[in-house]
Amino acid sequence: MLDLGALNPPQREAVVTTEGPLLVLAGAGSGKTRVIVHRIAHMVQQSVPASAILAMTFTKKAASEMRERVGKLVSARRAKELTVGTFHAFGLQMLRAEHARLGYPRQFTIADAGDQAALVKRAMREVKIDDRSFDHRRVLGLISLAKGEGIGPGEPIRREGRPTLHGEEYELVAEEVYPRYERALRAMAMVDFDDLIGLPVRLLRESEALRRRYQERLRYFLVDEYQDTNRAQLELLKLLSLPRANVCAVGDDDQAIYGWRGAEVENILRFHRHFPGAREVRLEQNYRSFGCILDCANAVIAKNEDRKAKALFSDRGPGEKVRVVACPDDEAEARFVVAELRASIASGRRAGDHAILYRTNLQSRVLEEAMRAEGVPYDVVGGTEFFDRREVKDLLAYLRLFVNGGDEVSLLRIVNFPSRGIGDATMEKIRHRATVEALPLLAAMRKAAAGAWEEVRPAAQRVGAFVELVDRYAARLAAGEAASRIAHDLIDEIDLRGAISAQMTSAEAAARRIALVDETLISLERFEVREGKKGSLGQYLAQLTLDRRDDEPEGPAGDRAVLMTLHAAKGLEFPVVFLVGLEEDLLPHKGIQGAPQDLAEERRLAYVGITRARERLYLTRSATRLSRGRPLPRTPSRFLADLPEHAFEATDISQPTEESERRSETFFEELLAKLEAG
DNA sequence: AATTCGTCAACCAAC
DNA sequence: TTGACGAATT
Repeated sequence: MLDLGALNPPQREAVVTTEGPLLVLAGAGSGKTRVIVHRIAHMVQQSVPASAILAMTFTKKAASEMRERVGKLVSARRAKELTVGTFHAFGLQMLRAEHARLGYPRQFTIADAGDQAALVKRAMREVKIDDRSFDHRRVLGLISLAKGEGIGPGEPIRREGRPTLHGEEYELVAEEVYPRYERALRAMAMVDFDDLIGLPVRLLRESEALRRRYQERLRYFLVDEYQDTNRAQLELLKLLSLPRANVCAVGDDDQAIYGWRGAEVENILRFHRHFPGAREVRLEQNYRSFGCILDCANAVIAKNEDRKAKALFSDRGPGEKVRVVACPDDEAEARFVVAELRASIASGRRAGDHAILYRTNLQSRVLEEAMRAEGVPYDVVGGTEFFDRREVKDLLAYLRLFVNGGDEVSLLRIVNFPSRGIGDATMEKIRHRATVEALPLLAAMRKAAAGAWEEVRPAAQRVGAFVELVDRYAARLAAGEAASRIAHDLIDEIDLRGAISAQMTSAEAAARRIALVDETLISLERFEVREGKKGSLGQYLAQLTLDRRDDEPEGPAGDRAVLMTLHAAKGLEFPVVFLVGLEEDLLPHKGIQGAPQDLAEERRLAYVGITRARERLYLTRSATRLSRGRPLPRTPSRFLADLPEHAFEATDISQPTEESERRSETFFEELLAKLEAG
C-alpha cells in the first residue's frame, strides 16, 4: 500500500506534483528510484490510467525493476499496462508500427557497433580515404554525434560554437562519409542506434495526425537519468509531451558521464526553458552511504564549476574511514583487492555485496585472473561480452541473414565460413556486378550462380550452393518455424562445431568455443519460451543489439562479486566498493590525442564511483602498471589529493615485493636475450 | 584462389 | 594482449 508519510518533504513533493513540468534533482543515493516508483503508484491511485504513463529509463534492467516495484505498490496487472523502457526501445517499437511511412520493409534490422564500423570503413574506402591516417571509430563517432543533434547527411557537421572534436580534417572526412554510410544502411534495410530516436522524431514532426494519436494515448512522462539524454531524445520527449507538458525529469548533473556520446547536461540545466513554468525539487539527503564516504564524494565533486550545487548529507554517522591504498603494480593491486574481498566474505558478507569498479575494460583482466586464482565467484558486466565473441557472432550472422536478406555485412561475414571456396576475389567480382546492375548482393549471387557472368563462372556452383542454403532456411523461417530449431539444423548442416575445432589449436580451446555456440542456442530457446508466440527471431536479434546486458548466459543466478566499468555502475549500489586504478591518465583518463579530455566529466566519473559504496570504500592505485608487456611508472590521481584528511586512511605497500622484483628481473633478462639473439 | 604466417599498431566509456 | 593486413605458401 502507498504510504507517503514514509517520505521526506522534498520526496513527497516530487511524488504529489503530478501535473505540469517538474525537475527532480536527485543526488546520489537520495532515494530516487523510490520516489519514481511512488510517484507512478500515486498517479495510478489518483486514477490516471497506467496506459497513459510513459517512463523512460537508461537500461532495460532499470525498466523491469521499476515495473516490478510499481507492481508491488499497485497491482501487477496495472503495472503491466505501463509503458516503461529505454528511449531506444520506445523508438524501435514506434518504427515497427510505422515502418511503412519511412519506406522500410517490415523486416528491417538494427546495425550493431560492428555493422556500423564495417559500413564506415567501406564508405571510407569508396571515397579513397586512407583508413590508416583516419580512425574509422572517430569518424563514426562524429557521424553519430551529428545524428544525435539532428544534422542530416549532406549538411555540414561542423558544430557551431564548439571545439572540433578530432581536428577539422576529421569533420571534413565525416561529412564525406556520412551520406554514403546512410545510403548503405538504407540499402541494407538497416537502422542504427541514432535512427531509433531520429526517425521517430522525423515521423512525429512530419505528421500531425500521428502526433495526435500518440498524444492521445500517452499523457504523463517520466524520464530517469535525464542528465544523460541528448538533443534528439529531448526533441522526442517534447514532440510527445507538449503542449500538455506533464513531464517529470529526474537526474543529477553531477552524474553526467555520457558527454562523449552526445548527452547534453544543458538539458537538465535549462529544463525550465524547454518546459516553461517547471517546478524544481532537490533531493539532498543521502540514505546510502556513511559520512566518510560522502565527505570524500562531496570533496571530489566540489571542484567542478557550473553545477547545480547540491550538498549531500547523511544521518548515518561517519562510519569507517575510506581506505586509500598504494600498490607496487597492477597484479599486486588485484591480489590486494581479492584478499580484502575474501576477508570480507569470511567476516560474514556475501560475495554479491562487493563490486570492483574500474575506468577501462582492459583493467578487468588482471582482476579476473586474481579472482579466479582465489576461487571467488564473480561476474563481469560489459566489456568484451558474450555476444561479441566471434563464434557467437558468426552464428548470429547466419540468423540475421535469414531474417533480412539485405544484410550484406552478415552475408560477407559468413559467406566463406565454414570455408566453402567463395573467397574475396569471387565476392569482389560479384560485388562489382551488383553495383553496376544495382542489385542487392544476395540477388547478384543468385544471378552469378545461374552463370550470368563469365568471370564468376568457375565459382558458380559453390555460390549456387550457398544461395540455396540461405534461401532454404529463410523460407523455413518465413513459414513460421521455430528459430531455435532452424539454428540447430543449420549448425548441423554446416558442421559449425567441426569448423570451429578445425580452427583451434588445442582441444580445450575448441571445446570452449563450441560451448559458446551451444549457449547461444540456449539463449535463443529461453527467449522463445519467455516470449511465446509473439517472439520472433527478428525481435530476439533486435533485443540483443539494443541491450545485451540482461540476457547473457549466467550460471544459477547468484551470489557473485561484480566487476564493471564506472559507466556500467551508474545507478547501482554495493555495501563494499573497490575503485581501482586511481592514477593520472587512467582516472582522470587522458583523452586520445587530438581529443580534448573533459576533466569535469572524469571528476563526475570518480564521484559516481565513490557514491556507489554504502559501508566501505577502497581507493587503490599502482606505482607501476603493465602496458603492452612492459611496466610503466604511474603517478597518483589528482582526485586523491582532494580527499579530506579526516575521512580516509592511507596505506602504502608500493615498495617492490620479492614477486615484483622477480618479475621485472625476468622481464629485463628476456629483453636482453632477445636483443642478443637479434 | 585460399590459407597461414608474421609484423605492426592500438587501447576509453556504450545505447 | 589482440586484431588487422600483406606476403608467402599450398
